[in-house]
Amino acid sequence: MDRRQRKTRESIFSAFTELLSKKEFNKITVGEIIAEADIGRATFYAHFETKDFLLKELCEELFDHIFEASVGDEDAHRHIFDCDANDSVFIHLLKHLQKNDNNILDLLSCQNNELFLRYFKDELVKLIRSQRELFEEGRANELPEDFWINHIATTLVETIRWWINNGIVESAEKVAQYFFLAVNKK
Amino acid sequence: MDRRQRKTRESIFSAFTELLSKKEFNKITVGEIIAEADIGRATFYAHFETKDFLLKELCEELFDHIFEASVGDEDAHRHIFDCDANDSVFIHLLKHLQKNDNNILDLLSCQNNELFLRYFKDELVKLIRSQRELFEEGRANELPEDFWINHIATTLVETIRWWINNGIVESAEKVAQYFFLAVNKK
DNA sequence: TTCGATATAAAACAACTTGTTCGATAATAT
DNA sequence: ATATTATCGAACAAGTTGTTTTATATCGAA
Repeated sequence: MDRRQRKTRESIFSAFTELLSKKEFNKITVGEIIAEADIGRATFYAHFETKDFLLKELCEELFDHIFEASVGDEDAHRHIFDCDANDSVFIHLLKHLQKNDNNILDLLSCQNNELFLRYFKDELVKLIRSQRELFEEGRANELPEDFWINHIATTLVETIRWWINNGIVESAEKVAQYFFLAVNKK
Repeated sequence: MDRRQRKTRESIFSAFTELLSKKEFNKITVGEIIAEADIGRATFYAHFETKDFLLKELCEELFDHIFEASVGDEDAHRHIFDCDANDSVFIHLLKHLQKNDNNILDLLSCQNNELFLRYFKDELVKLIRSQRELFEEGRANELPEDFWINHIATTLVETIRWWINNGIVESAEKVAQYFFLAVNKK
């Protein structure tokens, strides 16, 4: 990719992230983005069809990175819900968040966090569905499978939301423990 | 309240609800609302400062109604999380939803359902917090109270979301059972 | 029923936003 | 060095927002 394109794209993401931390998504205008990114109007539209596509691509950039890093190791992700494994993918994912790569923490804690948490949850559901056999044992017999999968994903997302909103004071291991307790995997 | 005002307000809510079922909130224009409601532009702004306030008031109208009906009875809401009580407030609330007053089901299942579920959850958190002692027993000692309260509320909301998205085929009692199983109150 | 108060209609309005187009310029890759 | 391509800057039409004004119709109270 052309160096100019890379720089422009990065400027836009950076400006957009900055604006998202201060202002509601729907209230942010393309005019503000290009002013903050210091680029021309036509240039913005050469990169992104609309503001919504920009958001989508930002989400993909952020989470694909995290999910890749979390489940890249074939051996690791069979321990996702194994509470005793210190190197479980879940703890790994939490530690990844803790490092705040790409300022992802800012985005997950700002007033627009619903936008990102929704995307995050959708990715999680896919991941969990592909690994369904791993946590079959924790599920009560009466519970439908899709109900259970959604419950696991939601609880994980909400655990992370709680963690971040509380200032990330607990260790990743401690938070993982909360999560396992909540989903009844004592 | 003036009869004219009541009729106008009702037209706006009705038109807005209709539009929400077909189109994303942010993409709906005031022009569309007043066209559907068949009222003048100035009239709309005499009733609602902005589209966001309209949404807020619609949420209040919908949920205040439900929560009032659900917790109005002082005796009932001490059984919220008592799985064996057939007349628990929770089941009562589910049955209330099932009746689809004010087309609330349409709003909770349309593409804008996040908007309403968020509001619904906030109300639930308040309710649960005010009744915290009632489900203290189900909580693992290690779990922080606010974490637990959020978990209960989220699980309830997600249970309802799942129920609605599945076409509300299960009975309210059955769904309540799923909820109790999920939050570990066997 | 009458009458003053008030809600609505209709239209016009400025300010702003969106997405596109254009020609000129500058950076890039080879 | 050159052909390619990204960016700029400006202008543009189309659409949206929220306000204002005047005239009309409806309301509630006496």
